[in-house]
Amino acid sequence: MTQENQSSSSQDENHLIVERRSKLAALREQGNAFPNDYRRDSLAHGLHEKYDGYSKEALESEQIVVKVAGRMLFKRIMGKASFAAIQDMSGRIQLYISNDHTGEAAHDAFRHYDLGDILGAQGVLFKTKTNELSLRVTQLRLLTKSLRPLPEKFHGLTDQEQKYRQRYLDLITSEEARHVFITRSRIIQAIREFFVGRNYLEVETPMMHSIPGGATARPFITHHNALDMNLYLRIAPELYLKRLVVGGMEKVFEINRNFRNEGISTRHNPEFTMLEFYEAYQDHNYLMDLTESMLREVAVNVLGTTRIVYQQREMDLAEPFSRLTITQAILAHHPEYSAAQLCDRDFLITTLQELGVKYNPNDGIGGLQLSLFDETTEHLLFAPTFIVDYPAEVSPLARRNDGNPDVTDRFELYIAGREIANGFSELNDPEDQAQRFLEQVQAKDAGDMEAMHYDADYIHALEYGLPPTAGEGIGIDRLVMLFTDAPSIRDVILFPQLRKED
RNA sequence: GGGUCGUUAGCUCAGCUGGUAGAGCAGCGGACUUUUAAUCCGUUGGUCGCGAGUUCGAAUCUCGCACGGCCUACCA
Repeated sequence: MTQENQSSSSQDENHLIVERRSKLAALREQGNAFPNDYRRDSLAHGLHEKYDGYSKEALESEQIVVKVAGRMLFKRIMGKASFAAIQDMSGRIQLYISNDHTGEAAHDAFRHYDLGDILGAQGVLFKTKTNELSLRVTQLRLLTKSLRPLPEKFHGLTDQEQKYRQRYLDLITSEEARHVFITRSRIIQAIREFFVGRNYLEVETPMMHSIPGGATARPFITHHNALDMNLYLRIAPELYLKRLVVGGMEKVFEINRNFRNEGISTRHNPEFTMLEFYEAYQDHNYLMDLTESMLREVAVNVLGTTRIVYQQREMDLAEPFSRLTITQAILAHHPEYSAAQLCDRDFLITTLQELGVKYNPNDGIGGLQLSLFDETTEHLLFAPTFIVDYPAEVSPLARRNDGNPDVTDRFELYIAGREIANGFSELNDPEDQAQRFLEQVQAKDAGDMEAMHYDADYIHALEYGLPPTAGEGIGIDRLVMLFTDAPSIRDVILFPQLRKED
């Protein structure tokens, strides 16, 4: 502990903490105040699952002895007997402590235990008057003294900032918070099983890149002392995963963090979790089918249904996802425009100016259409929708369409008005890729902070031959938001990035 | 970055047009052997986010700063 920490921790001591410290001091005098020799044999949820259906009489006749442990969350003393509840990783179980069964000395000690203390209890299962499964405690031990008072037991934490900064308190007091992060874990598990079950290989590629690539975004910069060189935290694993496909890992995926040095919002955290997967000898159409299957399978695995309610609106992932081009999507939601107008460069520029949208004056028709789509239509795509035929000028890593070289074999998936996935048939022509990198470098030189670098090593790899390949990225945090009905990305990230406290 | 709302006891919150800072929970003491936000009696606890200003007097009005929520912009 640093000097700074010591002084700050003594400053926020209050009488509640002082009281608990003196109880801890008394415990130390009695022996080891932090024992680690207690072993439980049951979890709360398992006990409820097994014995909630038992009658009072059946439980009494069986005399089931169990050992549980957990954090005490409420305590009601009624003279010579008391009730308490402890919470473990699975749920809660109620304890009944009495002079008769637990003993007078243990019950007297219990009177001085505090909410938040970690207890170990052995006893016999029984049902109370109101039919709640409880433990008639015969042995009770204080395993860890809690020095700080918990948030108020009924309301819990309401301050969003405190929920984010002290997530452990949020997890102790909020069933919903626990549910979100358990669901998150299950989603990732289900995705992993989906790909492993299809013979994909899970890999980990570098988080520190000498050239940031695979996406258009501003990177974080760090420095390696021994090498005396700057490194970038990765903005995407894409170029490394495709090197692996060159190396013969024909079905490969990675679930890991990306870092982008950009804005923070309810939909953006500087570090976020991305799934990327690549499969040789497949194309973007295959990816769209695979994505639909995966989302359905994950939903059924995790939620038990394909029906999703997000912010009071409902969708069913079982219904086929629509597939629209950028202009089809605009026209579907904005009948005031005509197909001819959307192909008229002057009309597009005038409209974007009227809407006050920033656009790149060097963009072709496709880029301008995309700007109009982002402004007018993206947020309206609630039910899952694939937008297809992205212009080549904004897709420097995607394969050109055979019929129209101005667009690529690329799609983005929108759900609940947000981009969830981005996939395409990969550009495996090394000479075209080199040319696209050069265009990115020109854009970078012209001031585009997000434009890509020229990655000669990647071109070198492509020159050995990348088989025809399809690849996709899915934003896991946004997917979790959708599945847990979370309005903010911070609600699905355990420790979201916040400004440092004073 | 811009807009907007917020910051009062450990926690949840009141505190009106400026006049000695309050409640519930938690804590401490007491009563109570099946409680369900247990109940009943008594009681401790405050740099009102920080700093200026106006005023006889500021939690309250004004300005600045810090941190956060939400909206918005860039982005996934």
